[in-house]
Parts: sequence; C-alpha cells; structure tokens
Amino acid sequence: MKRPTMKDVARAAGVSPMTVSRAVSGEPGVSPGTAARVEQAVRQLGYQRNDNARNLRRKIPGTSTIGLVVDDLANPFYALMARSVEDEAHRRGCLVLVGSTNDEPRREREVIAAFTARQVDGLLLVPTIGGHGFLKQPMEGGTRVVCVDRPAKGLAVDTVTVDNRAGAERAVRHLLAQGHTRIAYLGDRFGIWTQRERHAGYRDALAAHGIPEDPALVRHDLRSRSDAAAALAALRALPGPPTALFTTNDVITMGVMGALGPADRVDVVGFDDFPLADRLSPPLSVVSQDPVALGATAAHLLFSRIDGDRSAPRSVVLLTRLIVRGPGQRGS
Amino acid sequence: MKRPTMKDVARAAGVSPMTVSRAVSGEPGVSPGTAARVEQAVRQLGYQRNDNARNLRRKIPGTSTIGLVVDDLANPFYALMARSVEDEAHRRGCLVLVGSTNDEPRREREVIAAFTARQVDGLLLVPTIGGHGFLKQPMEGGTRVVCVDRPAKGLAVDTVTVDNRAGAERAVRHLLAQGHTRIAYLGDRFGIWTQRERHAGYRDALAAHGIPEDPALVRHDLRSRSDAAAALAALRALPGPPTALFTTNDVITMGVMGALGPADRVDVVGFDDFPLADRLSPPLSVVSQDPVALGATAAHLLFSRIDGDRSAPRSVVLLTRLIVRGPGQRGS
DNA sequence: GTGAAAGCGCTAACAT
DNA sequence: ATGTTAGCGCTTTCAC
Repeated sequence: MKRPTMKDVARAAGVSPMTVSRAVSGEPGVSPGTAARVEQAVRQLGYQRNDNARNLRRKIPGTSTIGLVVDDLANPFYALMARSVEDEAHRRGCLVLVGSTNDEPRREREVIAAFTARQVDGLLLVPTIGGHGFLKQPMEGGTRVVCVDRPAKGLAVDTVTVDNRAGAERAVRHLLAQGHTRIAYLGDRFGIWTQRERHAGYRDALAAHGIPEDPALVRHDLRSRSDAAAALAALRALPGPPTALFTTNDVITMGVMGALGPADRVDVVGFDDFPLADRLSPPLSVVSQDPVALGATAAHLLFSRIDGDRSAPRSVVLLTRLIVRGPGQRGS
Repeated sequence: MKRPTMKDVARAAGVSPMTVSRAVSGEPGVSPGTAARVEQAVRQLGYQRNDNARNLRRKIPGTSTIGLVVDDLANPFYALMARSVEDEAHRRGCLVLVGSTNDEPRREREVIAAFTARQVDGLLLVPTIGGHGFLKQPMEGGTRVVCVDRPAKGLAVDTVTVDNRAGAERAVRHLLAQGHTRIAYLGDRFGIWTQRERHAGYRDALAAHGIPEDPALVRHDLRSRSDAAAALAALRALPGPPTALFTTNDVITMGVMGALGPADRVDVVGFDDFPLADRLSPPLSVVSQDPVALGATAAHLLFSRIDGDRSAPRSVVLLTRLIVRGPGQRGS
C-alpha cells in the first residue's frame, strides 16, 4: 500500500490540498470545523507529512538535521559524546545522522559527502588525520561545521578540545613527584593531534625535571588493546624497564591494565577515565575529561552558528582533571 | 552564497539540466566530451546533488536511510550495537539516523515520528515498555521494522534477541553448584522484557534445586550504579545476607562491583561482559552476549526486508556464554 | 477562510 | 547523444 499524500487527505476531507497543508502544519487560516475534518481524514488514512518534500519548498531553509562524524561510535568516549549531542539536538527538534570514520580520511569524505547530499544544516566533526579542504565548498553553501576533540588543520571553524598538553604534563609530573625517572609513554598514532599534544606534555614534564626523553621508552602507533599489551611486554623486557607508565587513551590504558597483575609494581596514569577504573590493581590514576561536556558545548556552538551567528570562529578548551588513585592519593 | 543547482551547472556547462543529471548520476547516454565539461562546471561551482530532491522524484523508492532507536546510545552495549549497525549500513551505502528513548514511550514516539517523516526505509528498534500500535500505519506505508534486544508486544516483526532466560538460569545454576543457597537477584525495571526473562531464569534455577525464591533477596527497579550499590548495602544489612549475587545488566554489575572490595567474599555473576571485567576482585563471572552480532544480524534482517523479503516474521535468538572467573573457573 | 497556480531540485518518459 | 515536458509532495503567493 502506498503512503498517502496531502492530495489523498484533501480528497477524503473534501477540501483542497492547501487547506490540508495549513491544518497539518498548524498554520492559521483554517476554521475549527475544517481542521477537525482534516484531522479525521489524517487519522483514518494514517497520513504523515513528508518532511523531505516540505524542506524542499520551504522558504525557511534547513532540514533540522545535523551530522555527527566521530572516529568510532563504539568507543565509550565517543558514545557518551554522541548521546550528549543527541540530547541537545532532540531539545531543538533536530535529528542526528551518525557516522564513524575509523580515522580513515577516505571514509570520512564518503560519510560527509553523503551527509551534505542530504542537506544537513551542520556537521559536528572529529576530524581524521587527513586534510579538510573539501569542506570549503559545502561551508560556502551554508553547511556549518564545528570540530570536537581535535582541530581540523587549515579549517577556520569553531573547535572544542581539552587541555591535552597540560593534562599530560600534570600526569607525568605526578609520576616524577613519586620519584620515577624511567616513565614510559604508550601512545596511539602520532598523526592524531591529541596524541601529539599529549606527547608534548610528556616531554614538557620530563624537561622540567631535566630528564632527557629516552626513545626506547616511547611507543607510538598503538591502535588496539593487544597492541598496547604487546608494547608493554616489550618495554618490560628492556634492560632498564620503566617503573611507571603514561598511557594516552582509554584503549591503550585498558590493554596495559589487562596485562598487568596485582603483584606488578608499576605506577600507571592513563588519559581518560572509565567505569571501575578505581577498582583495578595495580591502582590506576587518570587524566579525566568530560565527553558529555565536550559534546554539549560543541552542539551549542553548532546550533548558534546554524541560528545565524557569523562572528569569528572560536576555540573552546575544556579542562581535564588528574585523579590520583592508590598510595600517594591526592584528589585533583 | 546559495547552493548551486543542476540548472546552474547546466548553464555553466552550456548543456541542459537533464544532461547534467545524467552525467552527475553516472547514467549512460552522455558523450565523454560533454561529461568532461559538466564535471568541470561541477567542480568549479562546488555542486553537489540534492539527494532529498532526488529521492522525491526517483521511481526506485527509498531514501537509503534507516533509523536506529535504542534505549541509551551512551550505554557501551548499545554503542557497540550501533557501530555494528552503522558498519552494515555503510557497506550498503545507507545512512543511519540515531535516537535514544531513555525507555520513555513518549520520546520513542517522537523519535520514530521524526524518522518516518524523513522517509526512512526502515527502523531498527529497541522497543520501550510502551505499546507499539502506532507503528502499524507506517509499516503499511512501507517502513520496515526490526526489533533488537527485546520484542515489541503485539507487533509482528522480525526480532533478534539472546537466550536471556537460559543464560540467567545457567548463571544461577553455576552459583548453586558452588554451594550457595542465598543468592540475591539485582535487576532493572521489571517492565523491561529482558529483565522479566532473566528473572524467570533465576527462578528456574532455584526451582530446579528445590529452593524457594526469597523475596527479601530480590531487588527490582535498579536504574543506575548508585541504585545498585544502595540495594547491595541493604541486602548485606539483612539478618541472613546473601552469599552470592546475580546482577542482570552491566550498569547494575558495575554498581555492585564498585561497592565491593577485594576482601569481600561473595560470588558474583553479572549479565553482560565489559572491558577489564576479568581484572576485578572479588572475581566477576559473566553471562556474555555479543552486541556486535546482535546489531549485524538485525541489520541484515532489516535490509533483506527492505530488499523485498515478504516472508513471515522471523525470531532469531543468539546464544549467551557463561564465562566463569576466579576459583571454580571452567571456561564456558 | 479557502483555493488555484507556480515552483523547490530533481528525474521518468518521451521526444528529437 | 541530447533536450522537453511533466510531475514527485509540498509550500509560497496571490487570488477570491
């Protein structure tokens, strides 16, 4: 059975399609009597307005739809962010298209192209490593863009990030204060902006204590829990193994903690907090960031752009918090 | 600056809009020469086809968009499912609109109405407690629906679930085999189908051992980690406290594990596995289900429906796996 | 308060 | 190989 249209409703109610349009969209100029007859026909036929057709003709531009493009929707961090974005959108009567990029520039382009082809009003983007020049033309066409978690190189748009470098520096400073001098760095691909920042923070802290960075203790490119576990094993097999670890995201932290036992005496600080992180042994300290705040802030920025804000692009930096666990506990 | 249309491209390339349409959509009947000129104009103007307008006119029906409606996108379980669905959709060149219901029937209706107004080809639905009669008319209009995780009462659609009852029964049987007789049940709202099933499995196991259900040991309506922690505290304050716990979802399990210490001697089995669950103490056994398989299976069913499969609705039941950890470890 | 005509951006069907 | 006409489902505009 085909979906009924306004014409069908009009016929059933004995009025013109235009009157149905007005009634269905709650516009003035429909007498209570006709409105009732229209509503009756609507219910009987199970009519629902086709918003795609509507948006095509409406003078008020926009589709009340935004696109959310993240690295990996399955990652709890982005999942929390996505939920927060969705809540803000829902509050505005806006829908959310989602896409994961896997950090592949090619998939990012495909997803974004499909989104803009659907005329999304805006894009909330966790940019991949690749360039983003291809966004220029959609933006001139009216698609608003806001970056979250990482900036997009060479793209003048609002950006919401956290103080990655300072957070990492504080984490490593904490380890140094515990007397550690051989602190390993376990990170994801160096191409990712957050990873470069966190690495810089690691170096900052070491430098402040006059400790040279030992390349043997620095591992990049850890893309999974098993990568991290393998890197840890390699580090511990070193002649001078590290006595403390700094892990730069939740996946790596989990990989490392999964490979450590209660008997292992290493101090670990990880970027990102997660449920039950406080119940592990050896104890795990974390640099905690707030994905919900990240998502909500970015969504607000995007919506104010969609609402017509044409001021210069802003950069919002949210703060991280060091949570020390185990002996030497401090709080913040 | 306004978005260019086919007319603009046609003018720039010195051809008719129809030729642009053919060229842009890769249809035959365009000479290489004109195709090149069109492509040139497209690039210069930054033209992108408006797929909403396109879908309006196309004979091939459909928008290549599906709607995913889950309880809570931030829950790691649904996040994994969502990612899996998105991957399947991406493979088919299909986009995904997401919405969380919070298990509120009203929000579910709003989200679904907004999705169908956008002419989604299908709906992947984790139904709320409420009724779903309102789906009848969209379905007659051609919107395909598949339920995941839970069935929708009184709705004849494909459904993908796990063997909740058997999984719960096996979990509790394991605890009984360890010699426990006072096994507490900590569950979410009883209105949720999975919870009723899991509770039935709990009773099955007890009954098989001739143990009557002790109402004092059964707690429903635990909706957060703190609810679970509070319920646990109440249980332990009982004159005859439980010696083992069965927790019926990841949130409750985390709440309980967060409140227990290594010194606590209780056996715990939880429904749902999660990262590092194997590193906790006291040890945590789990009934593990596979959210990725759940999502992928449901997506496959939905797409075959969208592709025209009109056979009778199917019910697919995936299997859970008991993972025993700590002393008494077995494997499956 | 209601309706007829035109057109949003695109494509099916029929020309040429 | 290319163009013309009509119309998808809706809303704008302007009549009455």
